[in-house]
Amino acid sequence: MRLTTKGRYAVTAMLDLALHEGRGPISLADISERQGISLSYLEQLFAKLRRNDLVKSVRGPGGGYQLNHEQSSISVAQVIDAVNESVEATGCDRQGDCQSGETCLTHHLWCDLSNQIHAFLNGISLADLVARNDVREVAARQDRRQTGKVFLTSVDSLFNDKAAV
Amino acid sequence: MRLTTKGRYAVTAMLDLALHEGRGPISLADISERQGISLSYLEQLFAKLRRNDLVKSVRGPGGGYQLNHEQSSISVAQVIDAVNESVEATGCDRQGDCQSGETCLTHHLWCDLSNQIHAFLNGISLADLVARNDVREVAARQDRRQTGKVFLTSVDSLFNDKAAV
DNA sequence: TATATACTTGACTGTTTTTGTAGGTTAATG
DNA sequence: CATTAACCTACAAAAACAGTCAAGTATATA
Repeated sequence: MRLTTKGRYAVTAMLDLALHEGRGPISLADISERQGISLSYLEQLFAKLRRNDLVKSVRGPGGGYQLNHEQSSISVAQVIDAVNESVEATGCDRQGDCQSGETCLTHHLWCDLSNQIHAFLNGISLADLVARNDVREVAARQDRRQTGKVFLTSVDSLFNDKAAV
Repeated sequence: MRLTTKGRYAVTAMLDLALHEGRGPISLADISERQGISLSYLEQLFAKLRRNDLVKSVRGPGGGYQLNHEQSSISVAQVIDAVNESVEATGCDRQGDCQSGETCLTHHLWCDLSNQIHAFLNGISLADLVARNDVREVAARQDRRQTGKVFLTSVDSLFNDKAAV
């Protein structure tokens, strides 16, 4: 099992997309700037997200990416899976052939843990995240920082004073 | 976050110790044979387990390792922690300085996930594992395979017929 | 239709982590 | 004092991570 920046970046980028939904395609350059993720790395990640039908792309000037499904039907687990980070705690991918063909002593424990994690991440959708206060505050700060163009869709000026830090 | 063979091996070895408790110290050579983990690797792991007071050692012939606490008061989480595998899903170690000093968009999500995993692994003790049927069956098979010396303490001959695979 | 913009693809690279191995030292037992 | 087993330190192959770079392809707009 591993959860590194790859998976975290993917979820963050998808959430950025969700937060700015409604104003047409969002360019990776915008996401890169707001979330502090290198553009080339985002390109890699979005290639996988698109192959998994989680996003659709629009080419040409003014183009970018958009969610391909409703926010409520894209789970965090799906996003992590899409970029090839499995949240799988067993070493045998649940095959049960962990110890030279046979089941190792702790196999079932790791299966249980995997189920636990999967259930948790499956139960959280982008819509759930967008609705959270902590997320909205961070998003408001990021949008304000973006000089000039301020698109406030899901997040509006509610936090103009608060999140100043 | 990562959970690799290192943490899994540590838990497996500790469980092996728990299953064979009561017959004096268990040598790493025995564990190595039963669990299919290289002796040298076990030495590394047990150095850390000892430094964390989870086991005590006896040197010399007939020596080996023993649990340093009751089975019911050693949790899986403690064992994994001891070998320096943190089950921490955030990239900032909960500091909240994930994005160049400030909190990233998904910080709180990873905090929640960390809590979830920690609660789960903290709630499982070695005693809980020893009591499980799946564990006892695998242990019985492993003990039977060990030619000559058969120490059945927690696990007795209940499974002599069943677990033959 | 030229061209700027944006996405696509694949190769490449330095670093860290993993997963060990090798070799030697110390301590207890018989 | 010879054997057994814990203990300690280095070393190293392989994989994964976290990107970068470069060369393309597609699409709108002027």
